[in-house]
Amino acid sequence: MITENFLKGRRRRELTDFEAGQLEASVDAVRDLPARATIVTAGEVVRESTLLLAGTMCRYMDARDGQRQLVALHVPGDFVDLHGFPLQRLDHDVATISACRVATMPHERLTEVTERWPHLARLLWFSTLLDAAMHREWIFRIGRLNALARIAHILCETHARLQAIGQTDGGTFEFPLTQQDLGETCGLTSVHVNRMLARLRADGMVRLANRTATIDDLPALRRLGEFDDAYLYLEDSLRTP
Amino acid sequence: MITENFLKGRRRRELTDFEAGQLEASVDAVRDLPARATIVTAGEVVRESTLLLAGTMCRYMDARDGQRQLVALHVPGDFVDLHGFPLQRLDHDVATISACRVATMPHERLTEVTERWPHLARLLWFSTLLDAAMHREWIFRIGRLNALARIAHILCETHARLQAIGQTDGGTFEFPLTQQDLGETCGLTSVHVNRMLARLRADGMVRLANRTATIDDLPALRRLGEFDDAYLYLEDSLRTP
DNA sequence: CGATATTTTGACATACCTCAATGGCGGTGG
DNA sequence: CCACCGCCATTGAGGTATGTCAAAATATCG
Repeated sequence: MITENFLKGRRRRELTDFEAGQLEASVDAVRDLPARATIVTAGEVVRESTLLLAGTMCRYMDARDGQRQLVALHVPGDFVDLHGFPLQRLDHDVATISACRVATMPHERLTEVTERWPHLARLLWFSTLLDAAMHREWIFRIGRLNALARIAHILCETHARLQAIGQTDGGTFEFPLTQQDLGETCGLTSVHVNRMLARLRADGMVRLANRTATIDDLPALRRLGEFDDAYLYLEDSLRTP
Repeated sequence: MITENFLKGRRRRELTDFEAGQLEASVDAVRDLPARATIVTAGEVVRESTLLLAGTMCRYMDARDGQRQLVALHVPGDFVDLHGFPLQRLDHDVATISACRVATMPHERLTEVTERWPHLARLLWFSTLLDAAMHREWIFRIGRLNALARIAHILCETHARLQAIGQTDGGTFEFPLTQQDLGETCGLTSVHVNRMLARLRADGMVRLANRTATIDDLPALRRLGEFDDAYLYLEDSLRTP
C-alpha cells in the first residue's frame, strides 16, 4: 500500500480509505533510486511531488565554500518535496542518502484532488506543516544546544519518527547517515561528531555502526538532547512523557 | 485595508479582490497589543489565527536553562500563527516585539472559506510554506555561517521583506530588536552580537540605533551574509540579483 | 583483493562564550 | 521639564567548545 505510512501515527490523521484511494490513484510512477542521488535542484520548477516509500532522503543547501547544511531528513511516508506544490519551485536540493523507493504524483492531479476534496487538502497542508515544525526544532537544536546535545536530539527525533511507522526494533533502527552527514545536519564538523559519538557510546547511551543506531538509554538521551516530541504531533499512544 | 500587505510583493500572489474580501469578512476583531506581550503559548489549542497589521512579532522556543531561541520574525502582512490552523496546537510561543496591531480570524470561519474557495486555500497554504522556507534559511544561517555573516544575513532578510511591503526608505527601516533579541535569533550571545555590530559599523555596512537599521552598503552586506533572496519568492521586480 | 570512503586519533588554533563592570539612553513620575 | 531609574549597549580579560589540518586505521564496495 503506497500511502501506508503517510501521516501514520500522527494525531488527527483522519485519512479515510477513500482519501487514501484518491492519493493512490494520483500516483503516476513508482521508482527505485540509488543512494546519493539528487532528485530536485534548487530553483528548478517542480511539476510533481514525491512520496518516499522506503529509504532515507534529505534536503540541503550549500554555502559558498561548498559546505553543505541539511535542512531536513525524510523517512518513509514523507512527501519529500510537497512544498514545491504550492511554491512551484524549491529553494533547496533534495537527494537520497540510502537507496530509496519513491512514488510520484503530478501536480495537475494534486490540484484536481485537493480542489475536489478539501479535507484531503488540509491533510496535505498539515503534512507540510509537520516539516515546518521540524525545521523550527532544528533551528532550536543548532542555535541553542551544544554538540553532544545536538546529536542526542537528532537521534531521538529519528527514533521517534521511525517508531511511529513501525520501523524500530526497540532502540535499534536503520541510520544510514555518515558522520559527515550527521555533522551537516547539526552544524558540526565530522571530526567533532566522531568525538561526541565516542562519548555517547562510552556513556552507554547510543552506538552507531553498520548504518544502524542502537539506543541503549533512551531516557538519558532524551534528557541530554532536551528532546520533547510534542512538535512531531504524534498520537498519544506513541508519545513518551 | 486589512489584507493590504498579505502576500504583497510575492510571486504568484494572484489574490483576487473577491478573495481579499472573503478574508476581510472573516476578521472578528482588530486589536492593539503592547510590546513584549505573549499571545500564544506552546501546547495551547489555537482557535483563531492572527494577521499582523503593524509592528514586529516573533516566534520562539525556550531551552531548559531558560535561554530563548527565536524561530521566526514577522512583519506586517504575515499570519503569525496560521500554522495553528491545520496543526490545532502550536509547538512554540508567539509574542510581540514592538507594539502591534493585529486582526484575528476564527478557525471555523477559515475552514468555511477554504472549503469553499480552494484557490484561496492554496494561497494560505503558500503563505505557511514561505515561513517554512524562511525556517530552512535560518537553519542554514545558524548552521553554516559565522557570527558576522549571520547578522548580515538576518538584516538583509528583514530589509528585503520590509521592502516588499513598502516599509523601507532606501537602506533604512524599523528594526526594534535589541542586541539580546538579535542574539536569540542568531544563536549568539548579546555580547558577541555587540562586537559584531561594531565591526559592521566600522566597515561601513550597517548602523543600528534607535530601533532603526540603516544599511550603508547593501551589496557588501549581501555578499558577507551569503544572502540570496530566492527563498522569499518575491516578484522579479523586487529582487536584486 | 585492491581501491575508495569512512572512522578514529592527535596536536594545535580560534571563534565565541562567560563573567563582570561601566556607560548611555529613554521613559516615567514628580 | 528635569531627575531619576532601569534597560540596553559597550568594553575587557580570560576560558572553552569546536574547528583545522594531517595521518593512520578500518570498513565497504566493486
